[in-house]
Amino acid sequence: MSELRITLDGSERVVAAGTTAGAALDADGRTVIAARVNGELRDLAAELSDGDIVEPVEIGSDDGRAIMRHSTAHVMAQAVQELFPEAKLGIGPPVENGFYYDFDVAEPFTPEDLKRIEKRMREIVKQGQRFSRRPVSDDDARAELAGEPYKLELIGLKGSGPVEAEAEGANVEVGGAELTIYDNLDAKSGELRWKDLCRGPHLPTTRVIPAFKLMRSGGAYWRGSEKNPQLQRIYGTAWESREKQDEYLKFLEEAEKRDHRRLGAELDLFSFPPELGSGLPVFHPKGGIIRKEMEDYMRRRQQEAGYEFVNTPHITKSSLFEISGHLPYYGEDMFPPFEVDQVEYRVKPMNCPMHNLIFRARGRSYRELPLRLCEFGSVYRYEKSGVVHGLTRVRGMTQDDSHIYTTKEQMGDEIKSLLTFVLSVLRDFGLSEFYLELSTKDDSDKFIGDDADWAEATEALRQAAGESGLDLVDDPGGAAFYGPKISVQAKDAIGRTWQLSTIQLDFNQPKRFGLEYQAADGTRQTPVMIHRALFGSVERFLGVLVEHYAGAMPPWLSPVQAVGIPISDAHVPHLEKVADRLRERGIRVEIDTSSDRMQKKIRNAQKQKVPYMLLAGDDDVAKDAVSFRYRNGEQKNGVSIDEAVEEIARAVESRTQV
RNA sequence: GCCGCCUUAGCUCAGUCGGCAGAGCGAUUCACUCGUAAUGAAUAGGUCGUCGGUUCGAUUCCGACAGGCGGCUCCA
Repeated sequence: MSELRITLDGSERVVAAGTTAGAALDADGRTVIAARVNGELRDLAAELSDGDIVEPVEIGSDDGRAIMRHSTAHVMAQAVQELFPEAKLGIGPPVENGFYYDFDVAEPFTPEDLKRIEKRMREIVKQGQRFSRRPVSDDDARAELAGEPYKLELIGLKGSGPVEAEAEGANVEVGGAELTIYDNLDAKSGELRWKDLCRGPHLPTTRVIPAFKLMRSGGAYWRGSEKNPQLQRIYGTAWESREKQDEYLKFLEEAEKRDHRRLGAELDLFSFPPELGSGLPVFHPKGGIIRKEMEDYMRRRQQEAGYEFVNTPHITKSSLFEISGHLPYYGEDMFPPFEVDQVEYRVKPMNCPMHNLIFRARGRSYRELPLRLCEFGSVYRYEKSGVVHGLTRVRGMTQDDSHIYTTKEQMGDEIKSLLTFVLSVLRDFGLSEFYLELSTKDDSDKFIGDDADWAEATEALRQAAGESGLDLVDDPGGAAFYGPKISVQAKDAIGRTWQLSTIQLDFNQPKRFGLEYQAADGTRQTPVMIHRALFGSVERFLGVLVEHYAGAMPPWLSPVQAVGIPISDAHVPHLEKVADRLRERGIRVEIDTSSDRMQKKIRNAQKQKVPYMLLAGDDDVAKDAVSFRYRNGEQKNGVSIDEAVEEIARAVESRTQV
């Protein structure tokens, strides 16, 4: 056949046989860098077949970026092998915002190495080497890649089941129907410069990479398992334009400025004294006030929603966790046991077993259900030393924990109203964008209980999630050992998502504890148990709020809500008067009577991110007024004291941000 | 837990190619009393993370441990 009929832009066209996707699309190779042929991503150099539907892939699209980043990963691997010939290749996929490549090297990369690699990469990019695709048989691939043990392993994986599940990213190497090798060819001579086992597609040439930067390196287990050898991973970022990259780098800077660990120290909120041990925070008075506001709010909301408040101890005989089933499945995440009076004790990692004992303390009627027990429960978990991170991953934390006991019939409605409740709470804290994640069981043996219960519980959660109208993302294998869960993921002010609230269903513990209630028909039934924490943990949520607000908390959560700044000492009594009025309304107000100059006091208050600065000088005293300075630098002068008090009190009561 | 890096005054960091250390901010005191992001001066403050080794001598070199940071794995 000398002609092909293809579909371009929805209309049919006839082209000569041997026409490439790039030619058909009239692609410039810089903005349109690949093609989608019959729904599959292909190189521009791919030859078309009769009946193909061809669409352009632009470098700035999600697919285009991924291809460009993947190609950049190749350039990095080439640079690494040129500079470190003994380096063996792992995998090198595109990831969100960039790419990485894993290498087996004798010595980990130093920051200087990264600079050298990046420099070499820029040379390769400038040379405009061509990415050239070449199908190979398994045997040929094995022969060609005899010096790359990890690639050989990937060839062996191909066709032996779901590669994606085996190792995230491995499918970009061997995910296709046939094995292919991409050769990097010299722009002028066409000589082979480098090659890599890869399914592609790739950019036409290295010159098309508009902007990239190596970010950091670190250890990473081969194929994601700690049983495997550790490779050295280099992360890089790459973008379709210089501007987009700068934007991204600026975003990273912004994220760094919001780091709650740094703000926590600057704003004197909390610290992690090494004397206590890793992952054990203390809250200073200013952080303590934020916690108290959060907890007061949560207590009120729970009281209104029909919760009952309970209290339980921090330690217990180990046998409690044998009943609950924690020890065999969760024991490694608990602090080790200690002995008292020849009995083994444990610090609790979860509150649920104790709440079960409260349920069981007397006979229960169906009339009491749903029974909602709640507690700010302190739990301690032995987190591996490498994972402890600020307030978001600690070893001692406070859960705003609740266990709700319902009948099976009530379960669905209870979950739905819980979801509504959660979102309303999170919105009051100023978060507004959410999605849900449904974590389910897979066939790993870390899950207890029978499959029918799991299926029923999972279905109940899925249905409630569906009715919420929020996006639902599946997380197979992510469930707790005793049951499936929905977690609420919230987006913060700069678009990062945080896992907050969790709602977990549990058919197992009620059985293990022998929990029962008497039903209307006189029979004894086992209740369903719902675990739920809305903040996740008070500590993590506080950390998230600090990052979300960049430390500039809304007035109701601000440790100091207003600072009085006298123009000179003579104006202090006037401000005292204003402060008294504010205190009557429950406002946390301080007066800066230090010997600093007024300008310095403003600077200090600004750095502490106090929402309201109240200045007073002769003019204000004369008019019985104050002058506002807000966090954004704006001012409002000569405000009457009544109005000033009203403005601040209203902002606090309405929980608005200013 | 694994890989790498880091730990010097309350904080941020200089510095010592091995001879017991310095700045800025902060704190304290004094002077200044000022209208919207840093007034000036003086003073105090460190057994250089801990323990061990090498050495005439270690904050500096080596090792172990602790804590932190970046990854991996894991999670509220």
